[in-house]
Amino acid sequence: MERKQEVSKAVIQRLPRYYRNICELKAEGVQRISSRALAERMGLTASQIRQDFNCFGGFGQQGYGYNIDKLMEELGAILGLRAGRTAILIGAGNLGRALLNNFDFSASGFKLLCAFDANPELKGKAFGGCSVRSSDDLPSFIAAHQPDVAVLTIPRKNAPDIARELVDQGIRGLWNFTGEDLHLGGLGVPVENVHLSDSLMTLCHLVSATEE
Amino acid sequence: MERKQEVSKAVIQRLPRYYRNICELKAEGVQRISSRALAERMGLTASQIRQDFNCFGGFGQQGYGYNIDKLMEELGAILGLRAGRTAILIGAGNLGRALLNNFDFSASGFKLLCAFDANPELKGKAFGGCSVRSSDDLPSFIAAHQPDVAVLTIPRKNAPDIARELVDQGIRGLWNFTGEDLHLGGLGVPVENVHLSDSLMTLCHLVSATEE
DNA sequence: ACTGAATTGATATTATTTTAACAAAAGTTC
DNA sequence: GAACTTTTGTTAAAATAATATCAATTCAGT
Repeated sequence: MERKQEVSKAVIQRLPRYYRNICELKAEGVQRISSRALAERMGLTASQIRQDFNCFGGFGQQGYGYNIDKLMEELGAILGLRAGRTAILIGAGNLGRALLNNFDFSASGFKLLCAFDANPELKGKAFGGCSVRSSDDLPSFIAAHQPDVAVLTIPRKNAPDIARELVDQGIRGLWNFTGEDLHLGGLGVPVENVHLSDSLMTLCHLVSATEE
Repeated sequence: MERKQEVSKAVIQRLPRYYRNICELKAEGVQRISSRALAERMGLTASQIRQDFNCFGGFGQQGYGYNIDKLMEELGAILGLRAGRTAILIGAGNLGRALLNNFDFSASGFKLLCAFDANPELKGKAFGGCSVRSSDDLPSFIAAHQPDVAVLTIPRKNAPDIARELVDQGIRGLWNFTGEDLHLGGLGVPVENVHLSDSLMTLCHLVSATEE
């Protein structure tokens, strides 16, 4: 997948939403769609959609539009959803278990191998079809299975140290729920820092703004 | 709080992160900070920070920097965290309960009044200090207490209808976890659509991108 | 009080992102 | 199969956002 110019971050962040909408359209039985129709559905401009898709080489057809199957295939490939990535989850507390029980990792391109927790009471239990192992086994597990990314649902104060260890052991990406902003881009390890509170604060602001 | 020009969405979305970092600095006992030091800490440019803050009228002091207490106060006010907003949660299934048990609503400016669920078995139970009521009581509760926002943790297929009802009854903002993208801006009701999967797909892409 | 260092707020510049415009290509209809 | 419509991919323009610059102001040290 060669690129003339580095694709901007803004475009990358729109890709999951495109993918989601295309999946929905497929589920609805739609076989093709024009940039205009998709724009209307998603609340964007047709221009933006065409330009976004063209960052990766045009996969539409003039006078016809975009074929849903092809679009889904291409977007999935760009997102790397077909790469068979694997993940482990570190910290099976409330938050970790909530993810295990509720979140469909496979829909985002990951197979969740197993979870780890320091609490011996959790050892051997399973949540959402994922079993919990002792943290002691973590290094050997990583060495043996080489998971791509780690989901961090540990207490915040441990985040920097654990993150560093994981990266040293070969983890190549972090989905970080600890509240601590981690930046390991310098090490070539992408991190997605999740802050639900940011979203709610934004909503708080927007609600206040509607009063003016 | 008057604004010469409408503040851009990009700035608004940075505010929660600023607020978070300022809170951390306060907790660390820091009393003042320069735009340069804050920029270094947050991985931004000093210019951007000064310009962002100046959208709301300068609250720094030349030659001194920004006073942490004042900054926290101002950012909190802009975000509306001091407005005493109230929230209700609709749908006390797995996801709803995970939020009730784990998420600190008050840190984002909301007092969570109670939760609602159609399942009679949940009626009267409490999670994270929040009790569950019957969905039948929802209209009268909203009329009586006039909560500002609703947290949607119901099944996706019900989202559009329920959202519409809530708005009709006076709800002024939605924190939407249903997976369905809701757009009620036309009705003057802001919505934050939360899609955890987007974040994980982005990570998947970034991990793939590091291989090239 | 005076000098020098530090820092903001404002303005100017640059870069990025979004939108618009349109020729070229494909589909559709008669 | 010819005329017309639709729609993309591409290029150009406009709008937006980020960065750099610098005068004005404040602080700190002497």
